[in-house]
Parts: sequence; C-alpha cells; structure tokens
Amino acid sequence: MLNDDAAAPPSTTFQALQSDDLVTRIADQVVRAIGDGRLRPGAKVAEAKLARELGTSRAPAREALRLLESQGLIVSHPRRGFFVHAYDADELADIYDLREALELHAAETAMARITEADVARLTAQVALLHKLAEAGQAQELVVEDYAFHRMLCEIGGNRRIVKLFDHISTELRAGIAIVGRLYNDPVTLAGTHEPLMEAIRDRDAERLKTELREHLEDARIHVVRLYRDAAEAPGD
Amino acid sequence: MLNDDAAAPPSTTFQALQSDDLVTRIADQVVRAIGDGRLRPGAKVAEAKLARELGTSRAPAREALRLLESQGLIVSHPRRGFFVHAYDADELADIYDLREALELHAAETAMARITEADVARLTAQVALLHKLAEAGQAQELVVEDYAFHRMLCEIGGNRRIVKLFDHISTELRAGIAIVGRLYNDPVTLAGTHEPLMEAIRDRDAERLKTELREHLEDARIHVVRLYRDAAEAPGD
DNA sequence: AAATAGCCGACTGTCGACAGTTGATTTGTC
DNA sequence: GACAAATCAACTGTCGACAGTCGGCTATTT
Repeated sequence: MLNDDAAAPPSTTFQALQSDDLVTRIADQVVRAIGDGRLRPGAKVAEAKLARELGTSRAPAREALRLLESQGLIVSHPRRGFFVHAYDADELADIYDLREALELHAAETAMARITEADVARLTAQVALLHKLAEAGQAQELVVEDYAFHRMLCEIGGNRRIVKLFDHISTELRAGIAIVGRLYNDPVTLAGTHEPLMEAIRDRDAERLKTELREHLEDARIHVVRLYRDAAEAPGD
Repeated sequence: MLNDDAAAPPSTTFQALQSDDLVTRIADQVVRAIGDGRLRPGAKVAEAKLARELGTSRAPAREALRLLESQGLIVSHPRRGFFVHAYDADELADIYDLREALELHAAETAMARITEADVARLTAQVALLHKLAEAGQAQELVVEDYAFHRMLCEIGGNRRIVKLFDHISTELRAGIAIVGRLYNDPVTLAGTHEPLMEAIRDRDAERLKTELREHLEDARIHVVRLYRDAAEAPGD
C-alpha cells in the first residue's frame, strides 16, 4: 500500500513549500505586501481586486482578509471593505503594555519550572542573537529576538499565553516593518539579553521580572518613538 | 426559519436585536445553540447543513463559523469541517491563568488612575451583584460579574487588554454554559467582591492584587472542578 | 463472523453571477 | 465659479453550482 502511482504523496525530504491552502497563500501575499510597504497603513485592500490580481475567486481572498482581520493586521468596515490596519503610537504602546503583562507573568511561572535543558536552549539562543548582531543581520535578529522571548513563555507552560504571544508578535512585527529598520545598533540589542540570562541562571524570578520590565520598556519607547517619527516624516 | 418573510424591512418597533448583519445573526444562533446544549462540545457543525437550516447560502454560514473560530468557540480541520471546541480542564485552567495575568496588571495600573466616579460605578455594580444574587438570577449574576471585572480593566486604560478580556469572557462563558449552573451559592459569589472593593476604595494596589488573585483562583478551581465532574458524568 | 475493498452520499474548497451600495465623477442650477 | 443633484464604475454581500474529498456503508472474500 506504500507504492502508489503518479499522485503519490512524496515521502520526500524536500521542502513542501507552498502549503496547498489557497487562503494561507493569499494571506501570506498580503502580509508580505504590508511588510515591504507596497500596502501602506490605511490603504484599502479590495477583495475583488486582490482576487483578480492573484487569479483566484473572491471567496478565498475574502477569507484570507478575514483571517488577517482576526490577527489584527487588517480592519474591515461593513459594506466598505478591508483596509490595512493603521496602528497609531497609542495602540502600539497598549500592545507593548499587554506584552509586558504576559511576559512577566510567564517569566515568573517559568522560574519555578525551568530545567537545565531549558537554560541551555535559552543560552544558545542568546548566542545566536550575538552572532546575528555582529553579522549585521538585523531582520533575522528581530525574528530570533522574538523567538527568545517566546521560549520564555513556553517554559512558563501556559499554551494560551504562548499563542497570544505569537499573535502579538505578528502585530508588532507588522507595525515595525512599516517603520523599517528597527535598531540602529543590533549589537546593543543583543547585549540587553545578558542581564536576563543572568537572572534566569540564578532562577531569580524577581530580578528577571525587573530586568524584563526594563528590557521591554526600552523596546516600547524605542518603537513608539520610531512610529511617531515615521508618522511625521512623510508629507502626504 | 431565520428569514421572517419577504423583503419588508420591518419598520416595527419590536424585537430589536437582529442586527441586519447576516453573519452576526448566524454566529449568534450558533453561540446560542452551544450555550443551551443543542450543540455539544466536539460536535460537528457542517456549514452546508447550517446554511440549509437557516435558509441562507453557505458563504455567510462559513464566514460566521470562521468568526467563531477566531473567538475560540469553534475549531476547524481542513477538508474536514468545523467542530464545537471541546475545552478540557487544562485549557480552561490556562485561560484562567491568562485572565489572572491580565487582570492583575490592569488592576495595578487602575489604582494609579482611578477616579471617584469610577469607584462609584464599581460600588454600584457590586450592589447590583448582591441584588441579583438575592433574587436568584444566576445567569444575570454571571454576566454582571464579568461586567464588574471588565470595568476594572477599563479603568486600567489599556484598550487592548479590555478587548482581550472580552475575548476571554466569551470563551469562559461558553465553557461554563456547557457545565450549566455555575455557582451553587450566588450570594457567596457576590460577597467575594467586597474585599476587592475595600482595597479599591483605599487605592491599595498590592492588597487589591492579593485579593484579586485569591478571587480568581477560587473561580478557577471551581470551574475546573465542575468541568472535570461534567466530563466524567455523562455516559455518552 | 471478521476483515478488507469498493461504493455512495454528504460535505468542503472554489468558482462565477447578480443585486444593492458606496464614493467619485459629472451634470445641472443659482 | 461654487454648490447640490444625478450618474457611474467598482466593489461588497449573497447566492447557487461544480469538482474533489472524506467517512460510513455494503458487499465481497477468507
């Protein structure tokens, strides 16, 4: 029963790449367009036009937009259509504040459950951050930075919080993508994780929370300022 | 059964509710069906069947189900369809844990911003809780209980947290609806809000957090236990 | 009778079509 | 020339249809 003919599901080692899910592919396209600035905040995304350009029918296009709406990247007005969510500085600040609440809680729980293996994984991740920072890979650095914080949430053990963290990351990343390059100094960013690791190695929940608070506060201020600047810059 | 009759948009003064949004109405129907047990956890909700029974086409039915999916009440498996999310005790515990993180954070912020008017509103709300408890209106009591906690989040001032609180409430309420009557003793439940109010009147963030933690912990344990019991009871 | 292979109904993913809206453009009036 | 009414193209909400897929049922085999 293993040898099928033509339509054989490849037991390959290859990359499956294109999920065969149309909706996901369309959503990815939109996300990318938002990320690289082809779709600016507030821009209309007409499902009809989107479908036409991608060569699909409106049904999956609409569904993809609804998916992105549930993720916060798109907003819709009934009978009016879909638009790229235009985050303002206040909203980003709110999101960071939420993230702080989540992460501090997860971190506290994590300190009571963390294993040696976990510490090793986190340490390795921070090493990766340094490597990327020195290589000047800002984009990847941001991704792996989120991955580090996600690990911390995972160790906390609350799956719902991890899911929410992913959700928030998506939004923040989208918001940040609009601004462009995030950190002028990647090396500094990577470095800010060291105090966190020290507290983690000591299983010191209070210290970790304090450091984390500061770490996130910095990030928040930085992003919000970048956002405000970006909002003022373009003439339009 | 959903479409009353021909086109006539009733200029009537009656039966408000029915937003003219088809998707919302369908979603409400499903939520109600879940709430009153017609749709049990894990049950399949076929979009085709749903549409047929409600006299609509599949498009809005599908969209309604996706909406509920984004709210967590429904889960979908590709090419397989939609199912009522069957929360297990662990998941409910996770959600409560998340709620605790949110609410404690919001409460702390709130204590630094709260006004006299806010205190008055909260006080009035607790009075309402007592009234409902004594009247034996368990259903309404639960609703207004959430409203109280929501107010607290609102005072905290982070809109994103309020939104998330709403999201979570929906899920918890759905989970609880499955279990049926929640509290054997409504009067006790109402009473548990007094210590919170005392701390709030004193603007004592630390005390409020401590009380809140206990308050939520109680609720969590209670719900999880009810859920476990419910899971064992039915022979199926 | 149990297990397997094939069949069938029902459902999902996707499509194109139609009617009612919306925002923008054009026309008409002062 | 400026403002209001009529017009128009494009889009959204909804619909029914078709093809491929899934799970359950029947029939066949051992």
